[in-house]
Amino acid sequence: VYSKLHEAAGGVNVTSITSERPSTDHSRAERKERTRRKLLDAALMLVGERGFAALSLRELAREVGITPAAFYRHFANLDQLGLVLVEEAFGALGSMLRDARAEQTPPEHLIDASVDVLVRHVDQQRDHFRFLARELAGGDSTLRTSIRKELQLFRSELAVDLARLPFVREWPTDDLYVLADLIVKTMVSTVQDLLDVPADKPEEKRLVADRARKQLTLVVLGVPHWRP
Amino acid sequence: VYSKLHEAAGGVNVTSITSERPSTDHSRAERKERTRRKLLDAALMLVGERGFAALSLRELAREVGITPAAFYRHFANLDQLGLVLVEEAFGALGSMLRDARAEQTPPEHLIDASVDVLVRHVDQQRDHFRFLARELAGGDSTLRTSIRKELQLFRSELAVDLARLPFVREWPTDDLYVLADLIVKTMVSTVQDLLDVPADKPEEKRLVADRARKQLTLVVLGVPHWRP
DNA sequence: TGTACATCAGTGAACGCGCGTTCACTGATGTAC
DNA sequence: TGTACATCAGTGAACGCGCGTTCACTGATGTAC
Repeated sequence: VYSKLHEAAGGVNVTSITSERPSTDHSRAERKERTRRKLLDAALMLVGERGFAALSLRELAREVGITPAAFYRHFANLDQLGLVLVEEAFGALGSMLRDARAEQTPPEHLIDASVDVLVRHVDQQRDHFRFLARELAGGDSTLRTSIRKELQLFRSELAVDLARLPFVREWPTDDLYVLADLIVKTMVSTVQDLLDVPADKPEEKRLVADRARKQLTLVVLGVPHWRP
Repeated sequence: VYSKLHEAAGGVNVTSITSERPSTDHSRAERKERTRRKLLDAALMLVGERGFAALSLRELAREVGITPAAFYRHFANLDQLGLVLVEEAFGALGSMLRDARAEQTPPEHLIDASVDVLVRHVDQQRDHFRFLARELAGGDSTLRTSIRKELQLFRSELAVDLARLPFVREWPTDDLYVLADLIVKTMVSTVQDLLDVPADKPEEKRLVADRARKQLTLVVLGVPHWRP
């Protein structure tokens, strides 16, 4: 049955490609890399719908169009593939942060700019974010801890950024972290809300973004009156 | 192997009980109810560790000490049992809300009282809350939607309560919901933080509670300055 | 350039395993007289 | 109170299925001469 699938989907194509265009995917290494990518992409898709624990090796191989045994040419087991997914998803998070900082936004537009960056990245890397959001709460303990650690790192960097702002500048470090944590909590919840919005309802997505902006504003309004 | 388990665990007990004390669990209906409870309790425990999707009927039956087939005397399938778990967990949530309202706290102590109630209930009904927290993000879509609906109900009730407080009294309904949503987000995140604290580290739990109190205070401090 | 050998991504068959579900059954509890 | 029959929670065997993993293999790509 695998050979049939292969004929129908990949096999014929491969033959025709190699004979007709002698260019890009000629090399064995390139072909291997392409299969690896397909495995990661398919896993990300399947996992988003049902959680990593419910992913099966055979199902994944079927999706990609290879034999179950061929999977082992790329990963030692499913857990290893899971860890690679986490790394890639963190890459997505990192690029979001870089974006947010690169823009050199004046303090009065920080909230709008941050929410914009958030919405844009969740749109662009939906599968990665959905994976992180799911496994943060529901995943096995290895996945969960590594995601949580990365979030703490995020919180620390945010704290450093916050320390430059008026009022907050004079706060003790502990309170700074409390504020950073509240903002991260709000952001994470907003990501989860965004992921729940069906793709065909952009107006609902706008509502979620609006709400996030208002909530962050409310938090910021409290800042000057802390420890009165 | 089942018969051995049964002899070792339940079977012998049952015999001795029925012969020695002729009281409580004599009746067939009571015995059935006890098994049903055991199924629900064992499921709640197993699910907390690995997620509902990873729960298997045979594993559950093994844990409870009955034959896999006997499961069907109590539930049509695992999904039905899942829905009952959701109902029970919402019961836990409801009792928390009732507690919170029954206390008739003066406004200036509302935050402390609410966080206390939250911490206490997460302690007492840890398994239920863990189940809800897990399946809220990671569960199958039936579980997820029903949990989410219940949270929205919670948010609405909170909005009604908030509408009685100074400053907030004059807010438009939309903004009221934004505030209620922010508070619920913070509470849900705090529950997740509390569930991550190992049972043998009460001092860490205190830190999480402190942080929640401060964060809610920060939000409330912003309230009088909204739409300035 | 052409040939002979090495590499290795992917194949397909096989394995043992735990799963959900069905079925006829058993024997203690419950009920009618 | 004692007996005969009904109920039904739990049994244990059986089924077909998808799973992860292993293995010897194939044949196209890559390399050395």
